[in-house]
Amino acid sequence: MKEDVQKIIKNSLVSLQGRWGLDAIPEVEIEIPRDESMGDFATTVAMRLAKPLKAPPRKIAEEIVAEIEDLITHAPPIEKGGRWGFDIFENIEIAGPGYINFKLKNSYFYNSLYQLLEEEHSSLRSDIGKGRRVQVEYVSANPTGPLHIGHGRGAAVGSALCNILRAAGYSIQSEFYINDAGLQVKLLGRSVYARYQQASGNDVPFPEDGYQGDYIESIARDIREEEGEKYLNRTFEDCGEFFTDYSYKMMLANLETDLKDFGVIFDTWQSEKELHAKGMVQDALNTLKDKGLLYEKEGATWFSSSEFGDDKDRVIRKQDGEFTYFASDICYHKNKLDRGFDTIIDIWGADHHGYIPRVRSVLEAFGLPREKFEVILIQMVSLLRHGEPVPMSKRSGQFVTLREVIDEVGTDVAKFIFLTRRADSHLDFDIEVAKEQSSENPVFYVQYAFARISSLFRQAAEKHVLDADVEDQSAQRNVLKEKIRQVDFSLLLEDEDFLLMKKILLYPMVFEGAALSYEVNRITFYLQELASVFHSYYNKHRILTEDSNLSLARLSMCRAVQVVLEEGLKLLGVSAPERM
RNA sequence: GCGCCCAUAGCUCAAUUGGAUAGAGUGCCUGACUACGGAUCAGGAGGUUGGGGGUUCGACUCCUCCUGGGCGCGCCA
Repeated sequence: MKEDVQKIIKNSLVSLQGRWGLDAIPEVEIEIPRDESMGDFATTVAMRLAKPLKAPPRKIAEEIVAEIEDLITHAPPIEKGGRWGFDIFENIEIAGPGYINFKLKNSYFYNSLYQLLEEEHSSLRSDIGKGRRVQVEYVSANPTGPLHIGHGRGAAVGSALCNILRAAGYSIQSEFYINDAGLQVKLLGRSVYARYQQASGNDVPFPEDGYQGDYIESIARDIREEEGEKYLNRTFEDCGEFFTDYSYKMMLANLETDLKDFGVIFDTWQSEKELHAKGMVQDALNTLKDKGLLYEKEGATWFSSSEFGDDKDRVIRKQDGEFTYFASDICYHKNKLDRGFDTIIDIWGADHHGYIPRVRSVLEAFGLPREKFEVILIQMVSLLRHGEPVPMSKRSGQFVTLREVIDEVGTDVAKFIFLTRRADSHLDFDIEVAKEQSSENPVFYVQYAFARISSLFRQAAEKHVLDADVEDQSAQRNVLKEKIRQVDFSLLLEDEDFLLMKKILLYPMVFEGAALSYEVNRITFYLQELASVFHSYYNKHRILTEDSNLSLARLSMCRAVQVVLEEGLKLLGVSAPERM
């Protein structure tokens, strides 16, 4: 819809360019005026041209409008295949300081609606990505404990973003990075080891800063069941590897299950340990060394990250000879580049923001342009119950897990709440509000619109507006689709008809904006707006009337609402139920 | 002390990336079907966009200073 208008303006600018003696024509920004009386679309391009042309914007606007009108008069006839050409405007006018406002013909809306119903979901996707390969890494929680609600937010945002980018024509790989090599997993192993020994009466001290949760004892119990007292009274140095391996693998399986139940599935899982084992960390560091970006100081090895805008250089190998975590991160990000991605997106908790400059340094050192690396920061989630903060501390093992949230409020509710906010703003998640107010929860408002339309189709079958089985939704939809060419859309003449059609047809613009800005919440807001316009329409106008032609036209429009709702909810990873 | 993020209606959040009169939900007040699902709808009240200055045709948006909050600033991960 937007593209059609944009194309016409651009054409007119191209013809005017020579007359004006302009080197380049600016980007044609199209927007939707707040006030509907101003038209369906507007462009500010005349105002943008005021400066380079040294002319009053209204005068420039007049020239553009004249040119567009000329183009329309001499436009080629409507292209074959039902695509409309240039003659789509009811009215063009200049307003305010130099806005050009466009009002579209009714027939344009009818035709667009028809197109949507013919092509359904495929018409709602785009190819702005042109198959470019993008890697999105998210969650990447340490496998040392269960996922908490903050991870859930990251998971919801990450998977929705992947869905959106895929639908926008990017080739996406989603990945979970497993920190299975560091001290943290060793500490996990030590904690389990201690509980195992204690359970058999061997009173070994529990490690300082060890993991406190019940799950530690549960793993220790599992080991006792499987291995008996085989490791009793053996030192950690002796059998620690077994405990560490067993424990983190168990936690990892647990993470994967929780994520799966949350509807989040990764394409790949990359192990940090494997990077070390294959010597890739050493290789990556050698590459940096060859570039002259490593040096020795005070017995440690440093990376000159400050050459790429970091505050200071960073240690990659400690005095004791051990690699720092940052060393594997260097390797990991080089590995991402080696896999040939065009763009790399990392989704981190906001508390890691200080890490951005050094990772960016790494990628730049390996030749990735600045703008090809994007970090999306997920702000903290404050968990509340009846407005009271729930204290969370991973160390003490006191926190609400994602699993509990899923069980208590459900995935659809949780995801929708996560995705209604911008990722970078704080979120108060009141678990009781999410649960108790479930009937007035925004997610149900949107789902209800979908279910209501499903119900309309059942009614239509009952009343033989559509000849299909009452309980067979897809049969009903197919019958409507077969009839779609005969539907007289011009019966949609009420103001509310146009409000709803415009909202439906707005979807591609919102979707594209969300994909380009990586802002998932735009989809969530749009879906609420669409549901709202639909509910309002439903209350004011009857869909199934005595007039079967009118009924078909309105039912078709409702079907279009349904297709868009389904598409949007699917991107968010939220279900679209036919009954609630 | 330095750096990053945030500050918008009582509360939770938006605002087409610099556009026209800043919008939703929730809460509060008043209303609506003898037909399609009331998990709905219509209306009302609610704002100096934290504060000052600047950039320009135009600022919630960009720059600068201040206030208040969150988070970082290890040879931890």
